[in-house]
Amino acid sequence: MKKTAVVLPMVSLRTTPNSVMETQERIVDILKKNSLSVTDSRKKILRYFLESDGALAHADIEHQSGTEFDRVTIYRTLQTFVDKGIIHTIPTADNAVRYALCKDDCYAGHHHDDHVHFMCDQCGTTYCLDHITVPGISLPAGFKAQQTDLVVSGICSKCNN
Amino acid sequence: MKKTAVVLPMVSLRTTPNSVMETQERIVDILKKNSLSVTDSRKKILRYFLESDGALAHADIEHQSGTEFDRVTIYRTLQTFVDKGIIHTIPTADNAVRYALCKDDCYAGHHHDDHVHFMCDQCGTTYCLDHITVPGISLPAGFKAQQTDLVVSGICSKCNN
DNA sequence: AATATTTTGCAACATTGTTGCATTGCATTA
DNA sequence: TAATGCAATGCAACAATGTTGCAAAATATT
Ligand SMILES: [Mn+2]
Ligand SMILES: [Mn+2]
Ligand SMILES: [Zn+2]
Ligand SMILES: [Zn+2]
Repeated sequence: MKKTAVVLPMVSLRTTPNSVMETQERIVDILKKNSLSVTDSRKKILRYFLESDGALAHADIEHQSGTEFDRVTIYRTLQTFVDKGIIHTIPTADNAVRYALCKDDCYAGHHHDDHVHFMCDQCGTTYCLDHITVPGISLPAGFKAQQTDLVVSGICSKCNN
Repeated sequence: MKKTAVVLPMVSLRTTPNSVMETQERIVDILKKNSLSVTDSRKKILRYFLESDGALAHADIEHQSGTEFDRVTIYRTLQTFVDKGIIHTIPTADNAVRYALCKDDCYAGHHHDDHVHFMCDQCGTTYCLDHITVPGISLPAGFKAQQTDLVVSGICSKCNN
């Protein structure tokens, strides 16, 4: 139950109006819009997310980056991105938390990741099904829902042949 | 997969027909019905689940049991129970997998835990909402669902005053 | 009771995550 | 652009979690 609640004004994340930005520019853009100083580690880690179609676990980033930066830096960077609403976590039952980019309407302290996630049992890829929203669940009396996480597992379209 | 066909409707693991069994008897009963040898560790760990109203994490069991048995034994026992369909895992976003008793229609290799789970943000208790089933989710073309995990978090009825 | 089979404890190791602190790098202002 | 203040990083040390092989102990079977 450790939750850093930094409240900042709502800012948009992934897209910038009126231009097709280069990835590198978009990366810097996202960091600056979230009042984060632009460092090598943050740029690299954010790039991994932008260039990946699936979610990433800490270990994925650690393996991809090799010795480029410290493990601790990855942990701290991921936490910072979550706090700012740049990425969100995806619950799993396999002790490997995954992270994925948030959509525009997420901001510091307030995530809007009410979409369905899909984990492929075969290739292991975790997808954000951004356009499939989580249905409302009617709970027993006295229970108050704060957030709903829905993860479907099975075979993804790439593996399904 | 030899499952003894229980005729009575919806018999749960916690009760046995035609008698009010002592907990100890019920524990031995469950183990034997799953072709598991009856050992001290298994009896104790199963008892924790029977006497708990919420789900348990590995650490919960480790702390409760003290030095009674080895950590490794707990890991192996939990895995055995999952394999046999006695307990099921509950996915979380905090890297602390929890386990809860399965209902009767779970057996080795085939879980039927298609019910909603609830995690209280305040007291940390994880509930199985056995009577609330997970709604079907229509996926994009090519995706095939195998299992759906739905976890609601918020405030539970005990904490909600 | 003797034997065959499983389970357990232990040790050793691997992976994952956290914290404090000195050093480095970034951003701001002069 | 250079100086300065603050934030981020690397490193070390540690804690927590999870895995494996193997000998000893417990359980089930005969
Ligand atoms: Mn997502
Ligand atoms: Mn359950
Ligand atoms: Zn796949
Ligand atoms: Zn509660």
